[in-house]
Amino acid sequence: MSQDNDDPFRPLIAKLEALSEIDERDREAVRSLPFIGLFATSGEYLVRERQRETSCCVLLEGIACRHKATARGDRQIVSFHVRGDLLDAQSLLFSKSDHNIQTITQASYLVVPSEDLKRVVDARPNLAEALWRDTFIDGSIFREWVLNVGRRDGRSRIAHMLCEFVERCSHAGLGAPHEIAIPMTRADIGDATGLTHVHVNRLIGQLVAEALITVDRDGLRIVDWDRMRDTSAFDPAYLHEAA
Amino acid sequence: MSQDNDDPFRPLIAKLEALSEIDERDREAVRSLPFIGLFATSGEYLVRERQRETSCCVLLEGIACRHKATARGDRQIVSFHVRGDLLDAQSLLFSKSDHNIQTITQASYLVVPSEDLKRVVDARPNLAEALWRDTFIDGSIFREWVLNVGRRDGRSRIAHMLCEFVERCSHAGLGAPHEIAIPMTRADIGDATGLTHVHVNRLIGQLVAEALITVDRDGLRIVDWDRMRDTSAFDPAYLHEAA
DNA sequence: CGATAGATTGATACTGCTCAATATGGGTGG
DNA sequence: CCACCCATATTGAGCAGTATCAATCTATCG
Repeated sequence: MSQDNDDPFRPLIAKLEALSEIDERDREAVRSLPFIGLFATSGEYLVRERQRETSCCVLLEGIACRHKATARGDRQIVSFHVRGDLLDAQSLLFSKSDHNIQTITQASYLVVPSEDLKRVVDARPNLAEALWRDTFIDGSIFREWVLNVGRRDGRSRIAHMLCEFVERCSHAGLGAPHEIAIPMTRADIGDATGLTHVHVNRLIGQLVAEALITVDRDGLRIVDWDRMRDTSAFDPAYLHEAA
Repeated sequence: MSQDNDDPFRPLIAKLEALSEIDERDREAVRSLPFIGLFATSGEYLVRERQRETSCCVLLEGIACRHKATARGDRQIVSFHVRGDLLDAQSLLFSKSDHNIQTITQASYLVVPSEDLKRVVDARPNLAEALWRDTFIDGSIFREWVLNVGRRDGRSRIAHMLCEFVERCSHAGLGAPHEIAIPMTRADIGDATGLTHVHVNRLIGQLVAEALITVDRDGLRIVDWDRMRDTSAFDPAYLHEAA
């Protein structure tokens, strides 16, 4: 839980504040929630599809993703998550999960019983509105992913996904703007873009050759944000970040 | 407006009732909303990306879709909508639209000022919860579309999309279960599945040859639901239809 | 130092795209 | 009712982007 031992809900509250007007009583209501703090290794499942869910996770550190799989077993990542994200808020209203949640890196997170969170949300309209907004933004991001996977070629598809990830990390206050390392494997990127890890590797090679990104032990890093943005036609409007 | 002249909100109320517990006062609140009834020809835009939105549309008849486009102009449909669907509920919380809404067929719909709907939603928690659920379901459907477009081959991708559309029509009470005609062009189907209309046409030919679907002047029709479901591994769980 | 996950690279196959023509089925003006 | 128009459907040929399959290489970790 690192520096948040004094207030483990700080990342979530920061996110809620960026979403909507929140007052001190709202913050207090969140802080009063019961929770358990947990660690996960990379690749660990926090939620499985079809599983009955009675709690939500708040991601504190590390990266997680949501994904689904075809009958054949091909994995498709549908979103990435970072510090402050509330995973599976859906469990407030639906008992069964329709997708998996899995860590990409090591992670720490809080587990909050859905019924307690639901009680707080019902009592505090500001929180309800913030979470509803978050649900809409989620939807907007999924729409962009459908477009990305459906209509862009491999190269710009990867570039777009990387831009989004970096932009969201920046917005969440992780590292200097657009300079964070992206600790994903070729397979992760392939599963997020609908490509194979082999092809992803070749395209990453292209992007490195063009000096748009670099690769080091921590993962990928965007080194020419402007050209990455242009080459993938990344426009962050769909993230609805402006509060 | 057809047979709904007495209660134009009936389709919306039916949908809300399927989503959540709604009482007579909730229904009355919806019925009291100001609205304008409009008709649209096929292909007409109801909302454009980046446009400032101050109202929502309730679809009464016909089919509509939401879509986005790449910088190159390739269109990607991200969802279809039928009778009772509330289009762009997002305008309750965000002023600018991040996608387009366009009719696929002729359509009739209601336009309701966002601020009035917002007022009613704020006053009636049941309605707020129903709409939040709807937002979650939207998200779940988008996730399935990311999977569909990202990881299934053309044939099952089309089959899956058709199954979903027919299933949703059935749930909305349109026609006999799974027997409704699907009045989409090859281009519409291509834009929904990330394929070209040429390739869609070839794959549709395959499905017809295999006697899974037929084509007539009204569009496509699924004639062997079980095999369509199996071939596309369509599992409606993600639609969260059970109230 | 072996074990392993992940990265790379090469060769080959195939799905789906592009471009280009032609066919059809309604719908319209006269 | 006819000739024409337009959107859509259909078909063919050739090509491009990605997938597949199979090694090999390279860090990192116990």
